[in-house]
Formats: sequence, structure tokens, C-alpha cells
Amino acid sequence: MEVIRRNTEYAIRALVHLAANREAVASAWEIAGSQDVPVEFLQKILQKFVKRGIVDSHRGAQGGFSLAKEPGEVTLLEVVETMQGKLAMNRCFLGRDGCPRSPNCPLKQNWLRMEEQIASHMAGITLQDLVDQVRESSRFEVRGERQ
Amino acid sequence: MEVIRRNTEYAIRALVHLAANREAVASAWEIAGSQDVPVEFLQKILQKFVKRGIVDSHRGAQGGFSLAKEPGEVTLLEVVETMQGKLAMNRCFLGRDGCPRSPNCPLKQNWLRMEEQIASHMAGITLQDLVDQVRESSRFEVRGERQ
DNA sequence: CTATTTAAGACTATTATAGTCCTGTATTAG
DNA sequence: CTAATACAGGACTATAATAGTCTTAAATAG
Repeated sequence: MEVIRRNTEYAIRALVHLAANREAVASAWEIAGSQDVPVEFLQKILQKFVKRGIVDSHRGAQGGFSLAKEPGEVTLLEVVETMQGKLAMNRCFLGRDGCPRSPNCPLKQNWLRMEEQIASHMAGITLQDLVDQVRESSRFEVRGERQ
Repeated sequence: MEVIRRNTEYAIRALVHLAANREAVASAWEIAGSQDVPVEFLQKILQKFVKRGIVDSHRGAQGGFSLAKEPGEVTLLEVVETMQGKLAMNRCFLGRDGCPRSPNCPLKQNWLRMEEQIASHMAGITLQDLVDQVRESSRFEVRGERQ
């Protein structure tokens, strides 16, 4: 099973790109190219972040997208939830109006605790952290490759 | 997003049923009825646990299924993994043979840590725990309902 | 022998995700 | 003012994953 969806992964990569080139305005086309994402799809994705106020958009020639906040202030949790909503271990399905077993469901509390664990873990990671880590590791790579 | 799938939920309920009526052999039909699960579908599900040695099956008249292990020895993790495989936050998709960004992927370690957290949480819960919790909470209910 | 019940695989239906396309509107360079 | 650029948004299609059904075979209790 897979928790993080494709478009969420795309979103993260795009935002890391924006965070790395802070100040600059990058077009969807440019981002898509550098991050291996279908352009039209990426546009859709970025729109969600614009609505959430995480990304600014600039129409017209020389337009594009830029981060609306400091990279240190955008958490992975926000990004993931923007794309796929609140992560749930299990919203109980049976029963039209909520799970009929709900009162004595032995798992509810456990699922909730796991959800909280993941959420708080994600809330502790910011775009800035990701940018830093990428820089760190690519420094090694470049050194290695230079002869 | 939803981590636990429908059939996994069915599986858990079925196993809790078997754990609660330890020793007894219950037919798929009986379990399905008491747990609101489509019978044929449940059969498919139980087969997986038979193969894993978690459930014993008994063919023929008066046959059915029974737990092959002590309820305290079957963990939620085993159950979930039997149904949906190892839980992954994100197996990176791009690239035929693994993610090309892998070397400097800023998230890999984070995803792994989260996966471990969830897995160890689930490994700490057994069918016995679930049965106990159900008994606990239904005691209240019965009391409440008896006028 | 016959009812019952699991085993197993093929098949279908439904839903979720991924991806495309088209039309419109704002912006800006010239 | 105009043409080119680039986002906005909705409709549409494709693909894949999940859920669920059906059919035939094999085992076993009585």
C-alpha cells in the first residue's frame, strides 16, 4: 500500500524547486521540465497551492509561480494535506451515517494515535529542511563526479 | 487519503470474530453474516490467512475456519500486511529501475522513519487486545441498555 | 451418496487516480 | 493597441486499483 500519491510527490518536488529558487518566478513549464512532471498536470497541482495561499501566481508574459511564504514556514503536512486531504488510517465505511460499530470499535483509538504520529512527524519538516538536504547530498555528488 | 482498505477491515473483523470464539469452527457464511461482509469476498480474504498459517480451514459439512494461533500471538501488523503488503509511505515511481533522484532524495529517510513508527505501533497490538477491548466496551453498552 | 463447505481462478463492476484538452482571462513587451 | 505569454478552470478520457461475483472442483461429515 502506498500512502503518498503521485500528484503529492509532484507537488513536493515543485515546491522544493520554488523554495530553492526563492524570489524568482518560475513558469509551470520550467518547473515541469526540471522535475519530470507533465506540465498541464502540474498546473492543476499548483493551482491548489495558490488557493491555499502557499504559492503566488503571476499571469502573463514572464509570469509564473513563486513561493508566497518563507520555505521554513511551509510544512510537509500542509503540502500533503493540500493534495490529498487529511490522512486517515481508516474512516469506517459500513453504515450510511458513520460506522454502526463505532461505539465499541476496538481500533478507533489506535488508528487515531497513528494518524497523529504521522501528522506530527510531517509537521516537523519544512520546505527549507528539504532544500537543505538536497543541497547537502548534491554537494557530495558533484565532488564525486568531478574527476 | 485512506491507509487501511476495505478488505483489510473485513479481515480484521473476521479474525476478531474467530479470536473471540476460540476453539470453535465458524463457516465463512456465519462470519460474514455476523460481520456484515459479502460471503464470497470473505472467503477470498480468509484464504490468504490460511496460506499464511494464521487460520486453519476445515472443508466439508460442519467445516469452516478457526484461528491457528493464540490470539495474543497474531499482531495487527501481520493482518494488515497479509492483506495489503508492507505499508509504504512512498515508493518513488519515476525511473524504471528505482527512483533516479534516489541518491539525493530529501524525503526517503523521513518516509522510512514514519513507516517504522506505524509498523511498530501495529506490531504492538494483538487480536487478544482487540477482543478484550470489544468485550470491555460492550459491557457498558449492555448495562446501559438494560433499562 | 449427498449435503455442506472450502479452494481457486476467471470474470465483471465500480471507483480513484492520472493525465489531456479546450476555452477564457490577465499581464506585459513592444 | 496588439500579440504573445502564461495562469484559471472545467470538461473530458485513460488507466489502474479495488471490490465484488460466479463457476467449477475437491474434501468431508453423516
